[in-house]
Amino acid sequence: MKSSGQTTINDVARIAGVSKKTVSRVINRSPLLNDDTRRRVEDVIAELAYIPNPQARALALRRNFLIGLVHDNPNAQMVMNVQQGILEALHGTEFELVVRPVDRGSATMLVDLRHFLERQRLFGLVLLPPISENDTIAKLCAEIGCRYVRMGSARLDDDDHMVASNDCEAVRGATEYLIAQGHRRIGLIAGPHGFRSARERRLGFEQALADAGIALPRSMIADGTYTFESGLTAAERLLDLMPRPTAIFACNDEMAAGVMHAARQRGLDIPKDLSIVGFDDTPVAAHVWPPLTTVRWPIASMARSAALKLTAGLDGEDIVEEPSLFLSTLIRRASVAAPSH
Amino acid sequence: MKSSGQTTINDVARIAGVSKKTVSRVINRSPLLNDDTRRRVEDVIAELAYIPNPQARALALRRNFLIGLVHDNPNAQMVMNVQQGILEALHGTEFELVVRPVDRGSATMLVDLRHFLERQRLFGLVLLPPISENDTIAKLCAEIGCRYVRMGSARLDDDDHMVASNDCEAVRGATEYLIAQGHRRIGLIAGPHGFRSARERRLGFEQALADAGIALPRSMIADGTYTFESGLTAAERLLDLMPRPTAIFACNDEMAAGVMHAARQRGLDIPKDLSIVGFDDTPVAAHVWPPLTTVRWPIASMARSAALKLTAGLDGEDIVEEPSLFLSTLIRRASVAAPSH
DNA sequence: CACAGCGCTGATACCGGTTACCGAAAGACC
DNA sequence: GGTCTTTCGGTAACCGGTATCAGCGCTGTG
Repeated sequence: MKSSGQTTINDVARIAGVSKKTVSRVINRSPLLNDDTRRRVEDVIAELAYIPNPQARALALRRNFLIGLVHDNPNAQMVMNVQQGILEALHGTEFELVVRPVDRGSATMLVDLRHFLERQRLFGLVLLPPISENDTIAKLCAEIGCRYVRMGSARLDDDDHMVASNDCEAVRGATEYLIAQGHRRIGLIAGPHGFRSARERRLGFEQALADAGIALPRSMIADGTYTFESGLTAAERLLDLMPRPTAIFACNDEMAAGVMHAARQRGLDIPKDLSIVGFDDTPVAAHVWPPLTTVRWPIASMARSAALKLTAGLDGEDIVEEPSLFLSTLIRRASVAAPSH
Repeated sequence: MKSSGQTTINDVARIAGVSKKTVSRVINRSPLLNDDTRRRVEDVIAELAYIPNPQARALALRRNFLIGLVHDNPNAQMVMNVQQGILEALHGTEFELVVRPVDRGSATMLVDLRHFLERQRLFGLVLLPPISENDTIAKLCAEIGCRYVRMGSARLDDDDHMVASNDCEAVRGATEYLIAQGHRRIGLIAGPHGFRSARERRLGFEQALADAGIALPRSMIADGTYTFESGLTAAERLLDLMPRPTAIFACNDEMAAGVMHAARQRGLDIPKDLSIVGFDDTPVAAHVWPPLTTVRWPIASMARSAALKLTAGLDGEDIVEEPSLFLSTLIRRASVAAPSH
């Protein structure tokens, strides 16, 4: 009778000689079901290559099988890494990924996001920094009943709702490495105000210098915005200092690349005249010259774990606790050397 | 009665004193509708801030309001640019973007994609190169009844189903620029076999040399795979030649960055000893030292146009024909100079 | 005046699942 | 062996929209 190409739950029920409900029970792994019946239905499902219609399920369950990625991140590489991590976790499941960039500056951002969530009834959300640091959004999710996991540079929420890295410690380690190389005048290019990652990284830097008993004049800290251009501008200011720093820690790789540009423009040799360390270990770090010493931020793993947290406890019974804390490691390349004077 | 927070079409119908169907007509802009009725219903809709449930619509229409981005592209920046372009076009509409990376190498790729399309009943698909060059996928979309637009480096389909750039001409122009600077020994780092973009770009390069009457020995062409490392390896081979080329055209920026690395490693000065041109104008092009002369590929605009083509003729009557052809332009930076000998 | 034609509206079935509720059969207990 | 409970399966309603088609009032015409 049915001319539409799709096989429905009715087809399966008819052929297996049971009711829709029983098929539905099989699909949803209801425990109160005779094993023979279950097997028989499963055979028919396999034979017909039946796949439940996601739209119908979404309507009946009042919830679809979409995971949303909400971000306001300007860094393409980072967003892609996150997407890759999420998709890796979602691979082979019935979930799909929908991307939702938002504009943090916009006054209607929260309202828009609420509309989005209410309409789409997403299964869950992955929140990328810096927007993930906004507590209001987390509350909104909780209120609407949408699962969420926040990614960040430090603990933001309880373990079920966040994955984080240890930026502070990682930067402290990287700075200690510079100090061990003999550097004493080390400049910092900080991240933008209001970014948790910027705060954590700066804190780690300051701690390392304090622990080593090195004074840190305010002039050795320049503000950046995580962009190449801001790194370049900030570096120009630091390199104008007399005496100028022998090393600069930039709070991300983009800005570190900007530092390299600035150094080049005034004829400084890297690493002889200036050592540089970045953060993130994006491809650009390996591709600039000389290759950049940087802190590897395991963002893809974090994203994968975030997605697994969201979808945990659905497929089967084996609820494996996903890690919530990830360690960043220092990648030593050629942009650091002992100071020449 | 209804305790669930959502306002439904029934609420609107009841308050406006009309039937569900009439409300549905208003929503779907049915032309055979009395203006008074329409206005009355519209007022109620506005008052209740009613938004039709996308899941229910998807079920009834057998089609949802999701645009899929199918890609197998390793270049993060490019994928992000495309996403940005699509999202720009989708902003303010009811459409959402779902991302679907595929593995061209996988034997089950086509089957997986078919399942994906049949299940999700996407409204439309944007196909990114190189997967967009696969005719089988286009046929699959047509067969299933899913709209699609293919992005490419040359015409791939009829205007309704593709947007393309003019890579061949763009590379010819860039090569002519090198020739005009005085270069006669120009190396090419080609893209991977089977990529249309690689073929077009190589063709443009060859045409320019032929037009200028410059012989092109096979040894001046090295194969690459669009990655930094492949560019580095290929450049090493070209720079071993005696006499070595005074300029190298790399078929994308990543490989051009690899060329820079290779040149640096053997102490060559850029651009004095070696001029380099890339393709794409990704951020890396502006951030390497010296800044890279490259061809700007308007990929975000293409993606935006692709998404508009997909969703055209829905919202209103004003069907604006979206352009199908986009021009790439040469961006002159500091990586090119006249040959020093 | 009867009836066809047109423009607009609504009752009802339907999309393909899930769930509330109920009936039937099997096992436990007296 | 009969009744109570437990387990299983089925019927019908429902999720929130859309499509079909009949019906309504009004006009034009023979």
